[in-house]
Amino acid sequence: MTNPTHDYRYTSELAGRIETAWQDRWETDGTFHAPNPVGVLAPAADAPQHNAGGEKYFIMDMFPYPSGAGLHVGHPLGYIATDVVGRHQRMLGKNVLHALGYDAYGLPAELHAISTGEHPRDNTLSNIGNMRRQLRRLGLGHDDRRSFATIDPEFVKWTQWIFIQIFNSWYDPEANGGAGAARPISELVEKLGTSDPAVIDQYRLAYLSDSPVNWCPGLGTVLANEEVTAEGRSERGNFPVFKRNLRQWNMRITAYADRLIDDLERVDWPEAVKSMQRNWIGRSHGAEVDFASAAGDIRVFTTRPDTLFGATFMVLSPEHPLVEALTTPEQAAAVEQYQVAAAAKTDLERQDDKSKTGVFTGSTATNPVTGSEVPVFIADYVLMGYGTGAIMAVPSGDQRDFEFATEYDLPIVPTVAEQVGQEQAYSGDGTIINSDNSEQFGADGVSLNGLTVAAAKEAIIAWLESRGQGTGTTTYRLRDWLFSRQRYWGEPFPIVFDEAGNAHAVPDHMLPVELPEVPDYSPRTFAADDVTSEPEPPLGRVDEWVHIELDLGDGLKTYRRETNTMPNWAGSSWYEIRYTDPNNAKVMADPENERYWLGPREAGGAGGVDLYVGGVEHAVLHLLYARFWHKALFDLGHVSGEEPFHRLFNQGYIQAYAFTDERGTYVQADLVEERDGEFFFEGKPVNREYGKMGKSLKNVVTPDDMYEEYGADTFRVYEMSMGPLDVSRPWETRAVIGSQRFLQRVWRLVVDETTGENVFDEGPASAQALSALHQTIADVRTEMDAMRFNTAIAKLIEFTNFLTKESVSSRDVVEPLVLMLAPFAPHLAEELWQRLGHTESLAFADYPVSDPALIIQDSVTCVIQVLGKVRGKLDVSPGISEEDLTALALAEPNVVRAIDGRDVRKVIVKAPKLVSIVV
RNA sequence: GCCGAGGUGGCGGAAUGGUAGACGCGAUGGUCUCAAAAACCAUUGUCUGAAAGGGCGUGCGGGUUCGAGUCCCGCUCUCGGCACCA
Repeated sequence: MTNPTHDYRYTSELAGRIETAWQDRWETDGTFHAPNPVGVLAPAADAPQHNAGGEKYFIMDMFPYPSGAGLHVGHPLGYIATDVVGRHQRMLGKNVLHALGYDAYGLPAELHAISTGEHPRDNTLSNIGNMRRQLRRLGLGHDDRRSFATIDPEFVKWTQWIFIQIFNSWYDPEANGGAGAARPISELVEKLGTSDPAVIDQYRLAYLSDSPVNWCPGLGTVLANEEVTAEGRSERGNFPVFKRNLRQWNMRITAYADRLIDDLERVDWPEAVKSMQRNWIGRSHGAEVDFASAAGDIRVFTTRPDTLFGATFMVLSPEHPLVEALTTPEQAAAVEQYQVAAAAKTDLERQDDKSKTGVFTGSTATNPVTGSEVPVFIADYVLMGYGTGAIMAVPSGDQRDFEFATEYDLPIVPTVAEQVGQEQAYSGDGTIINSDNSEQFGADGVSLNGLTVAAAKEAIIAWLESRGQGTGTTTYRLRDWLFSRQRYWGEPFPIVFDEAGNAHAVPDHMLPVELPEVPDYSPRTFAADDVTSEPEPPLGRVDEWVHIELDLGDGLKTYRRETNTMPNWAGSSWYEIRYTDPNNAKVMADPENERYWLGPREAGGAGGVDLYVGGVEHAVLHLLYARFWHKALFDLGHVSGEEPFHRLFNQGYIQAYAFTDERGTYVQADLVEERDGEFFFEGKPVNREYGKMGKSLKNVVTPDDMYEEYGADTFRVYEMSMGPLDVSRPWETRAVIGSQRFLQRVWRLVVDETTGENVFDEGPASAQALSALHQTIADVRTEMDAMRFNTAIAKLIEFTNFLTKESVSSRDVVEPLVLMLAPFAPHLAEELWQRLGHTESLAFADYPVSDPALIIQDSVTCVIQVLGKVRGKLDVSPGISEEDLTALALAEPNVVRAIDGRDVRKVIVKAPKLVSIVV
């Protein structure tokens, strides 16, 4: 294998030696240690200061779950990108905080524990070890002192502490000048003059409630709304999910709905993610209106109060509490039958069947604006979980109501002129008609006729409010965050119950509450479709752990521990804070460190991590939860900013082809051959699919494969040069060679492949080479600043190709090239930097600066267009006058031919680059 | 249905309204070699032409402009999210 004439050739083997050596040195030297303002991570006066005085730059990856399957080449894409950004920012003089922790609670380790009996902690720690090894070999510039896992007792302690802060607070809508804020529960106790848990507990931001929850028998646990797909199945495992009334912990995230929407304006996030969050929170403005009935007022929610005159019937959800009172004896049998049928349907079935069915209750209610009696129906297209569970039906303005009215032959009254004559509802803007009740109400009446929809809404809400029959209001789709799980492998709640069943926080000094050892890790699981099953957490089986004697201030008493555990979103809801002060045993993070790294940079700013990179799949789950916790902690004075992540960037995914044979079985993808657009495995044709990389698809390529074959630097350069970071794209192993060739060319500018001698020269670079260099620096800086690493690398390749072709290897041009290459291929760059005579790491070297004075352009290509088509090109001096350029252009032979003797009507000159001739 | 992103060579992808296809892969030819690999050099959107050149070309149809991948209008397809949300 080794070619004696090429001992110093930049092969994967040599790259590997260089890479591991530098990784060791970086670790020994603590090169990437980011200095904190205070505490144990503040550097001693005589230690390296590492840009401590520079502007801070806090960069984060969405931290990984340490899977037992190991990494494939898609996983590190984001980590490489953030490392490139971090190294670049460091060379710009910034104090860069970049570390990687592990989101280590999670289902796979628990499932592994259930099937093997291995403790999930042991399995998780060994997976973390494996992942650390794979990632270390990539040469990421992380501050290893700041790495942690969410299962570390020290981390769990603060996760539980935060839970207690939330448990011990309530949302005061009056606080903060009416904007609302979390406040200590003690203030509420004082305000209400009672400490009765029956009163107080229902105000807490973390509270227990008996409410319909998503029960997933297949997983043996309940799930948050965000963890259930639109199809009514669990996002994890794709098991059916049923609605059950169960007593569970919730987080009052709905109190923050407005702030979570409004503050999206204050962060620099992709529009797609912002819109997903807005969508999920689903704020809609409208009115609540009361319709009088024999059973009392029926309150409806509508976003179109302007169409009230067109409300010709009402529909209640089958589960609505007033249904029983409204149902007349004659209708009782039909109503009950319909209710039973609706209850038997799953949410999915109810959504699937879009035909409009319903049953008349036998009663009517009074339309408050027309005074007329309208029939009240029940129908399953009205959901109890949204608005008030009852609607006023306006068939002229709402397509669903229109369909129902058509089905049951109910009157359709247009209230917007544009609907007249249409065979369907009209929900757009227009001119209001048929909306005047001054005849019935005389001087107290109102007329909306002639108004626009928006004006009519305002007018009718004012009228309703003046009569006490309605009020302008806002509703949200967002539900409170269901926070308990019936799992073993999660943070225990720091909560105990007294004999009366009231919840108490465990005192701080007893944190963390650690998981007990259990004989059996599994929750009781059930057949996936067993609707009647009940959740049963594994911790409930450990009697000696559950029952505990404590003195909570009123003497030693017996308490019962909460046996649910937290969802695995808990740790990731605050980990950004812990990175700023990971070893602090006294507080979650020293306020000075927290403020330095995460606080607002300017007055009125929301603060947060400077750059957060991760996949778009967390758009509403993790990112919504983390924002909520951060805001709650802000309200309570524990953090200095209102948003955790200032700038968010969603990287694309690396995807891969997979191949199936005629039986539909996956075949080893790397053994498939392509001939004329057809694919063959062992001579037989196979089908190509495009999608994920995965073991079962037999198309996995691992970073280890790449280290082995090309080295980490080549792998890094390839991943960064494949395309824009935010776009998904297919992996192609055979294209990696291009990146290796590039690095080999750079290597050869400095090192003789045969002798290993340095070949760069100390002579001055030519003006032409300097010009190319400074043009490249200017271009690369622009691309780096915009995170367009693929084009930055293209510029570096172009420059390298220029140097190779012109045989230029003067130190003056090679050094800046090495520095610009350093963020992408740090090991190679360090090695060359050392060969260029530097003893210090280039991690803190100044990034090259372009000197425009050195960029010479002695000639420019001028394009000559005739009628918009390129007909000729000229090499001209950049300073050429418009007159001279025009004359030259008009004399160019091919241009003369294209003009073909026609009159020149107009000449547009953009000297020196363009002349456009119109004939 | 609503919201968001996108459609450019054989492939991944470049292009402040001003030379479409930078850079890379692959392919073809060459140098070196006994040979091969590697490396290096050249060519590589497509049709036409000996060449010079010319025609066509950025999902489709219109428009604005001296000039459109880029701006405007209308459609279409792909991907992602939400969805009987009143």
